[in-house]
Amino acid sequence: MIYISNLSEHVDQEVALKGWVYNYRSSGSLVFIEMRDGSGLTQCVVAKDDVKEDAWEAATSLRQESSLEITGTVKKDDRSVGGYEIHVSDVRVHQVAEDYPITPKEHGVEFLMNNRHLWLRSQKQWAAMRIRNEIIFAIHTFFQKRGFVQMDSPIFTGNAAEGSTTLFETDYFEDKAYLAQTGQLYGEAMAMAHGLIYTFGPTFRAEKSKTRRHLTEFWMIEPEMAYYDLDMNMDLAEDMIKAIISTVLEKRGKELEILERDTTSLEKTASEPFKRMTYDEAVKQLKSDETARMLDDMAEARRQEEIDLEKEEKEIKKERGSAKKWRKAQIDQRVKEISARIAQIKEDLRNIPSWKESARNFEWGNDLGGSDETVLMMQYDVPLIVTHWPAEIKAFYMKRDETNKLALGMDVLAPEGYGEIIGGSQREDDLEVMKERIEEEELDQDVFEWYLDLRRFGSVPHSGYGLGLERTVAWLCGLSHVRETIPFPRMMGRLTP
RNA sequence: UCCUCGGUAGCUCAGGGGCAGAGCAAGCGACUGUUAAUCGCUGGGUCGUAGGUUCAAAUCCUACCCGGGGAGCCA
Repeated sequence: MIYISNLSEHVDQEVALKGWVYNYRSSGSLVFIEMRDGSGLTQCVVAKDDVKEDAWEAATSLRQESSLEITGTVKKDDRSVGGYEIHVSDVRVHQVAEDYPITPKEHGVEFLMNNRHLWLRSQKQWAAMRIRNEIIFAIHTFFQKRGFVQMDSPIFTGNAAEGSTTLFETDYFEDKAYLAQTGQLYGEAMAMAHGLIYTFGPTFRAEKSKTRRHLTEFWMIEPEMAYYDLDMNMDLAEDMIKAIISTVLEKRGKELEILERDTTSLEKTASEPFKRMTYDEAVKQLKSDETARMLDDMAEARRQEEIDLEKEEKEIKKERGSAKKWRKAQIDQRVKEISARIAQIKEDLRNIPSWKESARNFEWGNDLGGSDETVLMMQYDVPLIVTHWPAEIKAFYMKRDETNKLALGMDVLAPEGYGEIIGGSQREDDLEVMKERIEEEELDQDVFEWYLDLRRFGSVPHSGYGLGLERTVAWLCGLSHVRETIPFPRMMGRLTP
């Protein structure tokens, strides 16, 4: 079978394509069919004089998303999407689709989410899924090349392990079972058997968070490495991210283009060293005059932008009265863009003072809040790794440094506002210390006996981390919400389709 | 859970006390190079739900439901 993605190999040949109508235009005795076949998009031109009568009738009966088979000659033509065009000799319709709900015009989020099963066919969604696939493959390739073994951790767990997050509860033969929020503890056991392992699977969190960065069901990659300390952990995470980005830039340029992704920052991330600092340094920077000044400058820049936009809006609105129809549509579109941007600027201007205050008055010992992360990351265009966190705010299994106050944890923050994409640490490997931590957290030691065995029998320094797949996809694709990074997102208030 | 904005035609939205509107989509027609094609005509409504104020409510008030954005928590 011949696919649209391979048309360049069949120029001037007759081919048969099977697919769907993406968009349809007609002009008297010419019909233009934008056809998609899953591999790409191309334009098919049907001329009334060139085809038999039944083929012409078939061509004119088509509607958006009708399924069809087209025979024709491949021609190089810059007027067509993808650069190639099919001069059609025959059309066979499988099904005429009536009233396809998603038109080429704009739609709201709720409507699109209700039609997610169809929305997946749209260009941008298609491109995002291709990139997701490339990222998944790049992750496997990266680890497999380095001798890591992919192993699976259980999805049902008997206890609410770390105790902190809310878990989904299920009935397990009249017993309670929870859907796993992490495979990490099991990952540690597997690393003691194989040295280098990674898990790649779904994870569930029952938290009622409705934000652009949260799903209740998401995919996580969790490598766990025996004999790795914090520095090796950081190096691995950095190498992995660089490998993923290089692969996507190299192989999915077309998809990034469809998504209108500006790749400057990604290219930097792939080639320049990541920024690394301790929590202590991060706090100092947050409280610095430099940060306060940066926020002032930003507010000033936003105010200026608002003035400029308002001026532009006034001018084009004046022009609208005497404009031709297409120009009117263009102006209306631009006015919409301007008001959306002004709304964003207004929100920023409302937020900046509280961001500034939150950063300035940050107290050592607190976790970095969303705005603190944002403020910190505004100053970098490559990822930032923050290490050595106050032990109290981090999980019980993280190893502490020699002061016993700081946990050897690391958070990797992505630039461009994408936030935390990796959380990890060197793990506590001392049996007695681990027992104390479990007690301090008031966790049930019986449940962790198997986990403590890992410290009883050949304990070694080891480290690992978790990478959020959807956040990574959102970042690389430049998408503003993780709901577009997975085929069927599950989030609060959304279980269908 | 809290803060905030919204729900009007299939879709995107305007209308904010006095006759329910536009663009697109749909149906019919015109057009041999369209690119969200264009042009003409036609059909299309429980104004989220319930209650209240008023001569009169899409519009004002109250409660609830649903959605967007944000906070907390996190990947």
